Amino acid sequence: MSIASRKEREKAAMRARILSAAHDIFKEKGYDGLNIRSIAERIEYSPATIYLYYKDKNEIFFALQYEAAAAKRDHLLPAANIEDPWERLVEFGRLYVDFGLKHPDWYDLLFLTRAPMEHIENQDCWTLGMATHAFFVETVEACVAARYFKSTDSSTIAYTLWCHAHGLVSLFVRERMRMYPPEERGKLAKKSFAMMVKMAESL
Amino acid sequence: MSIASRKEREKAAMRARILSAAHDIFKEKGYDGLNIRSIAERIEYSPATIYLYYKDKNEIFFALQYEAAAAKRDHLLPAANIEDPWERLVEFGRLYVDFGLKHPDWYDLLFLTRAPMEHIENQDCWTLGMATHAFFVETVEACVAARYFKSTDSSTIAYTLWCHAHGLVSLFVRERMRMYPPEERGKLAKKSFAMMVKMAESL
DNA sequence: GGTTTTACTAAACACTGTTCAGTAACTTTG
DNA sequence: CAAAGTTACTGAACAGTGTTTAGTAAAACC
Repeated sequence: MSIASRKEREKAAMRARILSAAHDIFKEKGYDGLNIRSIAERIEYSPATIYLYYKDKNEIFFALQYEAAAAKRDHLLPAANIEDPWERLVEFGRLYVDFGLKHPDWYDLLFLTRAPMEHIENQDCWTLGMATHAFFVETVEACVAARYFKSTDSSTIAYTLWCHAHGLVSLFVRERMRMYPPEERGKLAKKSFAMMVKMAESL
Repeated sequence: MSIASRKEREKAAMRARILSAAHDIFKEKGYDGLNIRSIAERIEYSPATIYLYYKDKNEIFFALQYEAAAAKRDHLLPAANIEDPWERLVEFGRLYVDFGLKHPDWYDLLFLTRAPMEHIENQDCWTLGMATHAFFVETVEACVAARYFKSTDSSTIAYTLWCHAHGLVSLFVRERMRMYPPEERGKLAKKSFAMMVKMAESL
């Protein structure tokens, strides 16, 4: 059993090495600059070896997406400690946008990459993302329960707020804000977020 | 001179044939399924010929993006006839979302594709898109002028509304709404749009 | 009618993801 | 401990991208 378990450990270690290399290359050159041969070169193995540990590039993509989801969760975590649901919601939103603007590559990977979405429900990255999303929805529900809004349709409220935050970050990440001068983009994002908070208050 | 002008016409005709083929393939197989060899095959020329009429694939991409921008403008055009600025704004938004949900590929091409954005300001597609965007901003300004909002910060208002609509369509187009059952997604989009209109009324 | 210019293409290059046959090392077995 | 079997790994290839280049045949020019 000892040899078998050692092999298992080695297998896991190799998977980790591959993923770590992929992670580094992704951070350096983005997803477009990430390819099997560059991973192989970095870990000093042949490209074919990668396929002994990952079925295909999509599997590596999903693993990376899991890391992105974890990074996002960690970024949003501080909001969880806030007692008041409304303040928690606002801080959650602020951190969400902040994450997107600070880590456009991670955000892109999570929400904007055209990825094989067919069976993503079975992937760990999806499960993790859903947990974070559930926390957001629960916060909205807590606000509704505490009568912070006139409306009681918590799912539509949550979705609407998400749409705005996601749209905000997306336009930024995919460079569709070129009609505004670069130094104004951040300010506009901040002002728009504040406006959305104001609007939500009278919802 | 006659021969020269005929040649010019033939050159333009060839460019149009290439673009038309690209358009068809794009509609059939999406942007991922669009490649130089498939265009060449369809117009019954060699792949190298394409490069005598378009500098590279990006130039074809920009031309396609122009078509998408034109399709979007045409889709939004009916709103322009509405006199009342608020009603015009609402209809504009409704048609914007409608366009995105009905033509996800076009929308993707316009706002979600990771394209060479460095010099897009010089491209016709950008100019056209900006014209449509200007019409939207002017409508918001008209609403502000007519005191439809308490706030007078028209650019932030316009941007905020755009963020929501864009986020709504983006989540749809890039399949990030899988936590909602398929038949509910359209309904949720409608409800969220209505909620945003309500929120904007009390802005 | 001979020369120059144009329109076009076959073939290649460089780069992707991926597969497969072969090999060398490790593990098991008698 | 040596033979047999299994595992880990790789070189070379395949098929698919965008793109370039040398060469050719037809058209245009003089």
